[in-house]
Amino acid sequence: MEILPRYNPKQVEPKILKSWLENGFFKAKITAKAKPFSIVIPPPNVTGILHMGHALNNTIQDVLIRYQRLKGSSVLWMPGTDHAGIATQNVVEKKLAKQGKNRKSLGRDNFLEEVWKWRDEYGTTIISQLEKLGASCDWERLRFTMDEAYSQAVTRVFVQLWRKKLIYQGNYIINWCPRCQTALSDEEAPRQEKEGFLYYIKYRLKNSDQFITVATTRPETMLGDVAVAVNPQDLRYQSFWGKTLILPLVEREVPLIKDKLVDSQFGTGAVKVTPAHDLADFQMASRCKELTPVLVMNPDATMNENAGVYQGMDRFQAREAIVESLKKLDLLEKIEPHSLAVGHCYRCNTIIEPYLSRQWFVRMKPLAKPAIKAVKKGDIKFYPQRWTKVYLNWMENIRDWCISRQIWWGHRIPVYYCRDCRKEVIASETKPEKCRFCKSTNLEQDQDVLDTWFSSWLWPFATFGWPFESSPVASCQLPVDIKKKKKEFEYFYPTSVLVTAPEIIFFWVARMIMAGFEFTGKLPFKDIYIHGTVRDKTGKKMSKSLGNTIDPLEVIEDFGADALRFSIILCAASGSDVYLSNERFLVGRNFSNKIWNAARFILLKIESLGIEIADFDFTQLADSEKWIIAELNQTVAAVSAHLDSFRLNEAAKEVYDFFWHDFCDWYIEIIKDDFSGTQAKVSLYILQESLKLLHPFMPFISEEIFGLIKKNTALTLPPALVVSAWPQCRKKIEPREIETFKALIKTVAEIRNIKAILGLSSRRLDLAIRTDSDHLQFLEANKIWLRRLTLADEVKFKDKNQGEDLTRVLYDNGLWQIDLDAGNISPESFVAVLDKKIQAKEAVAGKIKARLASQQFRKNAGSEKIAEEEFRLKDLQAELDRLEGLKDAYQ
RNA sequence: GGGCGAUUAGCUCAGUUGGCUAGAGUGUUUCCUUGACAUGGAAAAGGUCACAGGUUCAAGUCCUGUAUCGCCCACCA
Repeated sequence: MEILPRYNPKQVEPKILKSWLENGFFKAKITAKAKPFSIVIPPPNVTGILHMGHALNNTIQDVLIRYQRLKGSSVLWMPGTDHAGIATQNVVEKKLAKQGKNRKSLGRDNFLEEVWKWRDEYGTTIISQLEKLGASCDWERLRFTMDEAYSQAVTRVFVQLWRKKLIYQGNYIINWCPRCQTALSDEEAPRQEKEGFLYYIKYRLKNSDQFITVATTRPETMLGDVAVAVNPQDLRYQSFWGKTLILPLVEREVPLIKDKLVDSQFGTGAVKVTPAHDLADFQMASRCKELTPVLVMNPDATMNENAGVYQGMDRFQAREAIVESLKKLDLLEKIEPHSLAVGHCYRCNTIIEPYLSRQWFVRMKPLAKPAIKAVKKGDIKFYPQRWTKVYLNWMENIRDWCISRQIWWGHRIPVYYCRDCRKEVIASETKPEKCRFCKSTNLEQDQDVLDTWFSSWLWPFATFGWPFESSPVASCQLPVDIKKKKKEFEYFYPTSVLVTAPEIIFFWVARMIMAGFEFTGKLPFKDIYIHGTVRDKTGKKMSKSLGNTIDPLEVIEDFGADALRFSIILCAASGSDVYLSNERFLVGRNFSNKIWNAARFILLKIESLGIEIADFDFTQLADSEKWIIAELNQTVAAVSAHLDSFRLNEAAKEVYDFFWHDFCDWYIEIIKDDFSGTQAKVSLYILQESLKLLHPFMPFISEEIFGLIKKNTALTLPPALVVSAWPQCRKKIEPREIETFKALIKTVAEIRNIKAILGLSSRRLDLAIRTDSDHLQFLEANKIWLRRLTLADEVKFKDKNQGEDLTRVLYDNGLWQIDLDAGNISPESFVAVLDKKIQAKEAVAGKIKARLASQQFRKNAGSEKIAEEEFRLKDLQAELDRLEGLKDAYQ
């Protein structure tokens, strides 16, 4: 057998991945006796390429999934991608632009064909990247939000809500990009801080010389003013209440209204109300029924017919012209510099125009009710808990959801109009044949497309093939295996846990909960694990535009997927943000190598000694074996507990510490020079169980080593680690000798350290240890290890009861006596160092003693804690005795 | 403006219901290559757990306030 001393993930990972896929280990099946455990992946955008956020999100899910799989749950991890309306449309438009084409010249159908072509070609990039990461999704179930069946669910939902009168059409201010001629969501119109001006304009009172000054940053919109508003608490304007003002330039009469939205501290405390071009104004105006918005711009942001003499001017030209006119009329009081945050088109950086237009909405209040209740009752739980409040706060103040988008790529709104009589407006899963009123067949479908989230919010059940009842008018063919799908749905839904980022609690998580209740009558998932945001080491969000990204694929290339996974989990404390830098991945890489070499040692040793291992036999264990098994038991319990409560980082750390510091540093070192059959079996057993513990975090290397064990021993093992079983705690084993042995080594190390502190060479320490025959055997067996630690040329062991004095007993704790060549240490300084240590320990011991002496402590702490404290004190006391003994022996 | 979070070793971060003698990784310093691993081993230095009060037998952990930083939400024209 040949195993290289350095782990090479590049050779291992693709091979292992292939074998997992070929064997279908990730396939989900209904297993009657097993507990179902399911997760739906937060579908990445089809345009996506794997970034650290994905890596974190999917590693967490994979850890949970692999853990549950090992624990014997029937596991389903449902993968898929999101059509990501605007993002995808943009990508394709950009591609077309390079070919000198644009979507308008192509027309809707041709353009959509281009998008589909693009998606077929590039849409699986992210999927293969997730595979590389080791994500054990049931890939054969891969779903896409634009799949035929999925689209059917979307349409069904729209029609259902429409029939329940929960969908309506209304006017709303949207972010409009005049260059791209499309509406943008708030996320697509990021605000940028801009230096601008605040213009103070006088509005005259009707039939009076008095005036009110209003402040605005956008004078050109004043042409669309329909009122002036002040705060009802603002008594400065009390005399104007109920009066009418004259809008300058256009000479329109506008009322003065009171609205608590107005901040009396800002500007003059009076604000012009332009409902067609400002969201806040729109909301104010909609509270006063008699105010009708006046639109003053065309979609290309030139002024329209309502702008009078300014018609045809660009909005910024108009601004200048209007300011000039106002100046001439002496209606401009002053201009102040003012910085403000303006939305910019994320694609072309054009300044967004808030624009009044007709959009589709979902009435959210009724949907929110059960979703609020479920979280309040604790049927759905957030981890960490604090997000509960964020969620509830939003849900209780929920506003209607604007679901229409003026783009082409997406689910087209299933609403049909009659071109002839203009009366028919109907939502339908299929195109109606004729108009109900005039019988015309000249029907047309709404041009708009649904918000991407309107399909994503169905993800937890639409991915299962919901709705299972076919629509009486459904035109698309229903899947044949619909019964099977329904069964799977009933088995796996509600899903177990949702793993996602805080940014989309509102967009996605909350809406999925609402959809779950509305359409399936059940909650969509029981637990919600919200992980942190990935940031660079200075705390900035990782983003392409900042150029501070670390490419997970590069990390995989350099260190391996396991190293990436382990490192990222380790620094993702539950729910806190993840700060990353390249060095952080060294932890994972180094650990991979450590695991590799431990396995290498054990396997090569077994081979070279020709030990045949067919099964484990745990009778006749020595103390070192008992000890490591006990440590393993403890680790299994701790890791399970941590994973059960989503403390993945703690779990990972537990495995790391056990494997490295207990198993490698102590156990393997102890047995390495006395590697017999028992040691072989036990070390192999520990290795094998450790691999299971490691597997959720580091699936590739653990699987590879498992394969090596399978190949090189006669053990009967499951086909692969991924489908083996989570370790079970063996009967409790109390190790006896190992702790005293560790204490002995500590003592020796201490002497060596003191020598080093004193500036003496600690390089070599020859020593003799005299002890009773019980311990002697054990020490003899572990002599090499002791020598290695002490770097002594020779360690002599003597039986205490067999006479033969040591020349100089430096230390005697009853168990053993140590004699070493400390002759060159000056007694004063040696004792001084010891005294310092003793003092520190005594202080602590004093504290614990005081605690134990306190009546209150005894009353409140409980017997377990008291025992713990007593044990600690005893431990400390022994330590003190040891140090005192050392001191006495030396003096 | 509202809400939430953070502040612990030089750096990056852990620290579950108060019981801590405050940990890890990394960096620094010292020592260690024939026997799994230098991507390793043995050690050391480095912390009044942001600050000020409070509750408690006991506070990194709970409460109040202050400061600094960060995030989210919101309709400051």
